[in-house]
Amino acid sequence: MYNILNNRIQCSKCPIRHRAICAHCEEDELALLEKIKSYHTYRANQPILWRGDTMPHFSSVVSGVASLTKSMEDGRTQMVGLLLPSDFIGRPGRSIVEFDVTATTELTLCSFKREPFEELVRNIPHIAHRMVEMALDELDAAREWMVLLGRKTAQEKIASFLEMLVRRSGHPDQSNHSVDLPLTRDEIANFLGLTLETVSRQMSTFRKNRVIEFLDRRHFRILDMQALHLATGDDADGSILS
Amino acid sequence: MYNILNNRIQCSKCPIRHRAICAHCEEDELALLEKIKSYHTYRANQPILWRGDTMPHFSSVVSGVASLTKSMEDGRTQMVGLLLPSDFIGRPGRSIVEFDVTATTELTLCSFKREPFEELVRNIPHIAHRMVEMALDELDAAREWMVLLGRKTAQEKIASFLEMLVRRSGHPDQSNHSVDLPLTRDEIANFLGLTLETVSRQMSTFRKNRVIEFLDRRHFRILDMQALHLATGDDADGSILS
DNA sequence: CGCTATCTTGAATCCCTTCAAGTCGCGTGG
DNA sequence: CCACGCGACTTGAAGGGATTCAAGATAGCG
Repeated sequence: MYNILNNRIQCSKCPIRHRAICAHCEEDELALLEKIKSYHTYRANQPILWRGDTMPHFSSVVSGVASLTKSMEDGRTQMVGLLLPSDFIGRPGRSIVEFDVTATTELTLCSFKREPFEELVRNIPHIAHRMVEMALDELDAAREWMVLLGRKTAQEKIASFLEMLVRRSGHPDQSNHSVDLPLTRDEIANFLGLTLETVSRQMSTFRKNRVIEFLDRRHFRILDMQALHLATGDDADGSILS
Repeated sequence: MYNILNNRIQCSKCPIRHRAICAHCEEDELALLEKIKSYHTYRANQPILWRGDTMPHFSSVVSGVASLTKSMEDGRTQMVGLLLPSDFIGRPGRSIVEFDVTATTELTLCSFKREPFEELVRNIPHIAHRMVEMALDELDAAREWMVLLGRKTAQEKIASFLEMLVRRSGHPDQSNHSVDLPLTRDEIANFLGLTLETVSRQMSTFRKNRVIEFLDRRHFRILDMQALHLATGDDADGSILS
């Protein structure tokens, strides 16, 4: 199912060191995590966990993207979370997964075995604290997404999605940088509560209006950041506040 | 804005004693909470907090219902949470509210001042633990709601909403009990990502099909629990499993 | 008793979906 | 090398479910 790599990356040199579950840890605490960690890699489209599975690990996304999805019996699917680098999978006290987890791109996880990690959560306040912080961040994100799903138009959904990708891509808000599109049209549709045809049409509209430009199907560039933000509906007057 | 009642109710006799933030507490820990708690009551439709406010308290809902809503500049509104008795408002480490909080019925809160409560969270693992547990429950609920908002039809949304009310009303799954409808049609619409007209139409359909029956506009009774569950879309075959 | 907020119902419209056809890009094998 | 095939994507046309706009009904309350 997956490859286990050597623990070659030192925590102190880890690209997600300051954003992941270990963010608040001191050097000595890091050393404890270092002892129990292992890396796993997955191919694009590879399932990681199915709903109902018992989760043997807690993991941080080191690189790549994974999706959390829930499906109804008739096949309708809704993505309920997108895991980008530094995001965390797993919750103390609960070993049963409530959704399917899938790698949408090539993915590397930094994983910790259940028991020793829960032990560390109990004993290292820096980890427990970061855990709560990240759970609450996720809750905020989920609520923001509820507004998108319940009230935004297709156009606004696409704009919000693209803006989120730009924001989390690293290049603060500058245009002219290539941004990775880590999902297929169908996956985007499942994220936004749309059909893949609607996703395609709305993205074409933005392309035709020269708001974005596609380098290829999986990479785009922002041509007009302000127009994109205006289209999200988040800031009706499009003012440059905040 | 609100009335401050005497602390007449003892924690040990509190109706939400075993489900609220204090659920895991021992008697001596309860005594510490008792010292810093106060009751506040609000009238139906009374705003409790606005987005951006600094939250002076952490609170548990003792009785009544409150809503968490987010609004877009043009007025479109999405409810992102419904607080029923035992539910908790407030998060350690963050004092700014991200949404509007409103009493939708007459409401009583059991509130704790910020600093002393955060102190207790740090010192009483039973409280910290319950805090994480409740945050994760909320996250699960939010994700379940994302499926509803993104993928369910109006009919399925209404059925899911009514089923949730029945489930949380106390009467496990028995019919023939009057269930409280703690929201107006408009509020239900904002909860489900619909318009109030659509809510009204779908409820009328259930009424005409004798799935539910209205005692008055704010109270209904289940006539056909199985039909209601079938209509939620959660269990395509309607099997009586689980 | 009538006022008003809330709710119901109807009719027309519209946005998104559904169904269908065609294009693009890329790896494989002839 | 290039035809072939296939998955991913785009685009068009028709259909439908929810919204919008508009009237009217109902109930709670002074």
